[in-house]
Amino acid sequence: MWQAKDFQQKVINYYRQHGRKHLPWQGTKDAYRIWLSEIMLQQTQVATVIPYYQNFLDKFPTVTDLAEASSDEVMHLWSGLGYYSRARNLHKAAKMVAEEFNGDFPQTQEAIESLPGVGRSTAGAIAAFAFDQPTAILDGNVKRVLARCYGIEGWAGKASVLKALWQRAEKNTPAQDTAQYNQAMMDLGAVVCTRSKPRCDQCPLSENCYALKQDAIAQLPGKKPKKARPKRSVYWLICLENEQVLLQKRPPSGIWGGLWCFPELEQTEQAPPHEQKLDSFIHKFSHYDLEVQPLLVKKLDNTGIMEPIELESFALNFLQQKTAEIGLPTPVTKVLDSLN
DNA sequence: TAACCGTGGCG
DNA sequence: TCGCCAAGGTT
Repeated sequence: MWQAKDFQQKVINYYRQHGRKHLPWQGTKDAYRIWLSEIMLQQTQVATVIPYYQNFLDKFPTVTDLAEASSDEVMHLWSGLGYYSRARNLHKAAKMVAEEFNGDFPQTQEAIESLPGVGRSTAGAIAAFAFDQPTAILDGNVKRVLARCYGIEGWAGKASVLKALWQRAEKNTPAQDTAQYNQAMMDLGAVVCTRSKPRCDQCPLSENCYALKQDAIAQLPGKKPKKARPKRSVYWLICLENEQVLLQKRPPSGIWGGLWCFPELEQTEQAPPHEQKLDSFIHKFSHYDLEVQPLLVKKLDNTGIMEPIELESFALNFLQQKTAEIGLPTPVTKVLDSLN
């Protein structure tokens, strides 16, 4: 079992020799930029985030710019990145920073964690990277490294396992060079201690790793118990008129909250009146499959089928490639593209 | 506690 | 091709 001090030294030394130091959000102490990167990186890989991060900063260079933006603008720049509650919370939090914190990003872990969308680990990361505080993080990378190195068994979704991981994370996090240490742990998990086929020959902790010693790498960390994925089937009503298409803003909570979609109906045996069936497809979410049957329809207000749906309609001039500044889910964008 | 919330890459 | 899951947080 590693002593915390030796562990820290090995990890920081690894960072100085092999760590990532030139990611777009590194080399700045701007808490806004660090916060933005941490939110975008939640459950999302680095390569996916980079172009979104650049676009977002070009449009909103400061937290005040973000606070003053419309929600459609914000959702537009987030379109395709997924987990859209992150964008809604980001916008809400920017307004909080502007109003309640007078534009100055909060500097204590507790105050940072009070922002919507910022949990314990993200707050720890921001406090360490932006303000050099000795705060611990516990993302998927750190969990994997600690679970293997110390033989912490079970799925991290279980409270007892999560508690043990946090205790170990707190114990191992140094009071000095915390930012380097935190970055090093994420680099180790992302580059060396990968989920499958870890590069143990490159790992500074391999001489004292529980999983390696016990030949239990595949068993650590514990996996989430898997369950059956339900399937939901819907119609998407595509109403074209004068080179425009009718879209509808989805409610703020639930899937694709705050984004614009085609009017949607649960599939029934009898399809609503339509001109033409387009190719159906299945969009796979992490927790269910969505079968979509797009239907070209005439005017919606004459058919009666739109009765339950509030016609907060919006015309998108897609035929001229003039995409409006609104948020669109990826499969909606694909259907729109296919119409051209 | 467990379900919910997106998308893309990888083995 | 398909299951898995990634710099998690909220309800």
